[in-house]
Amino acid sequence: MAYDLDNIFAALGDSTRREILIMLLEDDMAVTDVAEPFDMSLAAISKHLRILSKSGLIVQEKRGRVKWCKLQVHAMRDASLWMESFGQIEQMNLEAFEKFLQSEEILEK
Amino acid sequence: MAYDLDNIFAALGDSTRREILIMLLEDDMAVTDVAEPFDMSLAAISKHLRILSKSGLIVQEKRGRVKWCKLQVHAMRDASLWMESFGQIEQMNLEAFEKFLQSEEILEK
DNA sequence: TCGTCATTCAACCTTTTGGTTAAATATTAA
DNA sequence: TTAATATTTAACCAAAAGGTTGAATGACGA
Repeated sequence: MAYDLDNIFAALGDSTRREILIMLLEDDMAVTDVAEPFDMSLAAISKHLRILSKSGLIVQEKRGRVKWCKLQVHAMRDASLWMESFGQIEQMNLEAFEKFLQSEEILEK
Repeated sequence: MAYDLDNIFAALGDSTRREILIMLLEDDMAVTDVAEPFDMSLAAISKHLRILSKSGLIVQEKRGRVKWCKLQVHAMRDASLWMESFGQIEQMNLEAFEKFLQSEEILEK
């Protein structure tokens, strides 16, 4: 599955959404609990979650009346790899980096 | 120098701007030359370049009547590191990764 | 000095974004 | 069955994004 860089980067371009992702790093959460720390309506958070879902950075699964939000760490890979082709990693031995990723079982060999 | 993740990710959330960055990876370019491959007015490209400048992903330097655009690869580091706290790299040995970056002289020791 | 080239600015337009509130929908508990 | 809980939808709003065209600015070359 190819993730859409437009949607991923745009989703990450909002600090509320980045904070939500950090919260979800801890554990899966219900929508109401995600909204709790924010000074913002539930509807607004619901929209943010929709954007995060569309980008693939989270998935939402409904169990009963509760919709659980789950971080999808692998969705960040495409964007992360895109960035790695720039920046600090641009200057380094990309082959060595790929080997390193493989050794960490990040990339298939 | 702390880069603003909002601005960086938002800047990256547009494919025109990402393409511009890729072009600049090759070499520094004048505004007119950046605009050439795009089916878009020069004014529009000028705006995109302004957004990229504001995010720190490029710098623009005027020499004579030509304004040169130069990629700032290090500006991507903050965003890249943020992402690395997630995703594939979350699961891997971060210490090893840092050592790897150091060995590539990417990070100061 | 005059025309041309490189770039931006200004005014404008449409669509998207990020928020609101109030009503609607589903599910559960009493 | 009824009330409460969890979440989304709908209608709305202001501001920002991404584009246009045409005029303005500034530097260069003849």
